[in-house]
Amino acid sequence: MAAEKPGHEPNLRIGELAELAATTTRAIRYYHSIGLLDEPTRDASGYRRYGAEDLIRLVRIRRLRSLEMPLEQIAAHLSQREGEPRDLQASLRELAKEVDEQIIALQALKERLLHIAASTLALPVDTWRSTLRAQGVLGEHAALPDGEHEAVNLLDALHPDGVEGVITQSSGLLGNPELVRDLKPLLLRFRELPDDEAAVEVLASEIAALLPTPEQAASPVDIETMDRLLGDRLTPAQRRFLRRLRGLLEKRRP
Amino acid sequence: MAAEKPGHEPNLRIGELAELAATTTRAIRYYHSIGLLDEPTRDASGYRRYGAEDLIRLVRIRRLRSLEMPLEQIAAHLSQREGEPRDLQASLRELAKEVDEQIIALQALKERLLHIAASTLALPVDTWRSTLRAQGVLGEHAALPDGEHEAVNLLDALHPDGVEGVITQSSGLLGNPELVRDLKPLLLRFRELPDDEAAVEVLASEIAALLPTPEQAASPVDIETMDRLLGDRLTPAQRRFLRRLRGLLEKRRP
DNA sequence: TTGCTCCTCACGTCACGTGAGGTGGC
DNA sequence: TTGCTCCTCACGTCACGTGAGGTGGC
Repeated sequence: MAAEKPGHEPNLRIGELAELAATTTRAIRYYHSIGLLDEPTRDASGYRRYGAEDLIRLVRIRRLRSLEMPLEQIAAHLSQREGEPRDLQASLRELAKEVDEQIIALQALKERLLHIAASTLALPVDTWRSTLRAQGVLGEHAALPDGEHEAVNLLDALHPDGVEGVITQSSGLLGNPELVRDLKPLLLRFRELPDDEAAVEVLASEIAALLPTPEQAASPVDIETMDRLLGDRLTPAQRRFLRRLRGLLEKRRP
Repeated sequence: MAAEKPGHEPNLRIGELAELAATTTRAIRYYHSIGLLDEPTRDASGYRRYGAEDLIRLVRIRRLRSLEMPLEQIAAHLSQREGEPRDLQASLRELAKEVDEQIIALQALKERLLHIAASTLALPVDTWRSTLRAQGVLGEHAALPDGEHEAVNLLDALHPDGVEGVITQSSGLLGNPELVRDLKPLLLRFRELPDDEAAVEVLASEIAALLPTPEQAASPVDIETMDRLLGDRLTPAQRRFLRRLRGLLEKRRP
C-alpha cells in the first residue's frame, strides 16, 4: 500500500485562498507587502502555498475591513494577544461614532445640494439686474453698464454667500426708498466722474453723508480688493473716490 | 502729475488669491496642473499674477468642490457656455442621490458596528465549547481535544457568518436531543478511528444514516476544504472516512 | 499545444499635503 | 539683514486595481 501522504499543511494557492476569503489575490499580496499577513512558503515553482492559519488570519482581516477598519488598526488588534476584546469593542464603538459623524455631514451636504438644485441657479448678473430693477435703481429696459458685468461677478466671488449674500447684506440700503432715490443721481455722477480733485471730494462727502455707519467693522465684501481687481475698469478719479469714501466711512467708526 | 498707473489687470499673487477664495496655494497650482484653471502671466521675478477673471473662476470651482463635485465634472460645467443650468441642476440632483446612497450604506454599517460591539466578542473556540456543553456533547469540565482548536477556527473562517453561522446552521441537528445522544458515541469512535477499511465504512454509514438529508445542495462550510486544510491533523483513516461520508450524503441528493 | 494560474514590477486612483532646496521682495 | 512669499520637483496619502511581460502546471 503506497503511503498516503496527508495534504501536508500549506497546500492552498493564492487564488484558492482569495476565493475562500472572498477577496482578491492582489489584496493578499498587498497584505504581505505591508507585513499584515506573513509571506507563506513557496513551492518548487515559486508559487505561494498557504495553510489553515493563513486562511484564518486573512478571514479575520477581511471581516474587520468589511467594517471599514483601517489596516493599521486591524494589524494592532490581530497582533495583540487574543485576550483583549475590550480594546476591540472600544475600537468598534469609535468607528461607529466616526460613521455617525460622517452620516450627519452627508445629510447636511444632501440638504445643501437639494436646496441649490431647487434654486433658480441664475447667473450673478441676472440676479443683480433684476434686484436693481425691482428697487428702481435700474430702468425696466435699461441694461447694466458694460464694466459692471465683471464687477457683479467679482462681488459674487468676494462674498461668502455670493451675490445673494451681497443683496441680503445691502438690503438695509436698498430697502429704504428715500435712500435709493437720493443715491440714484449720485451713482450717475460716479459713472461720469471727471478727473477733478474737488469733484471727487464733493461726491465722496455727499455719498458718505447718505450711507449709514456700518454695524460691522469689516464687511465681507472687501472694497479695497474690488478696487484693485477692477483697476483698469475704473478711471483714476473713480479709484481716488473709492479710497476717499472709504476714508470718510472709516473715520466715523468709534 | 505722474501718470497714475491703474493696478493693471493681473495683480494678485497666488497667496492672496488663495486667501480670497478660502483655499490653498497648493490647490491652485494643482488646478493649473490639470488644466482646470489657466496659468496666469508671470511677473519679472517669475511669480504668478492673477486678475479678476481668475478669482471668479476659482471661487466657482471651490463652491462646486464644497458640494463634493469631482473636479472633472466641475471642469465640464465651467467649460460649457453658461446658458445651461439644466445640466448643473441634473448633476446636483445626481450628487444628492449618490450622497443619499452613501448615507444608507453608512447607516447599515453603523448598525453592524454597534451590533458587533454589543455582542460578546468571544473567541470562536469559547463559543463552540459552550455550545457543545449546552448540548451535552461535551462534559461540563472536559476540554476540547487538541486538534479541534484549529478545526473550530477553520469552521469559523469558512462560514460566511463565522462559528455562530455554523451553530445556527447545525442547530437543526444539535437541537434534536435524540440525535445528539445517538451521535455522541459515534463522534467518540471517530476520534479513535483505527486504520481499518471496514471500520471506516461502518462508521460512515452509521453516521450517514443519522444525518438528515441536507436541504441545500452546497453547504457554506466546505467539508472538502476543511479536510485539505486539516490534512495533517487527521489520520489517514479519518480523512478516508470524511470522503466516504461525503459520498454517502451526496448519493442521497435527488 | 492550449488555456489557466502564478510571478514580479510599476503605474494609476483623487485631490491635494508636506517637505526639500533655492530665490525674489520689502 | 531678516522674515515672508514665491518657485519647482517629488514623495506621501489609502487600499488596492490594472496592465505588462514572462513562466509554470495540467
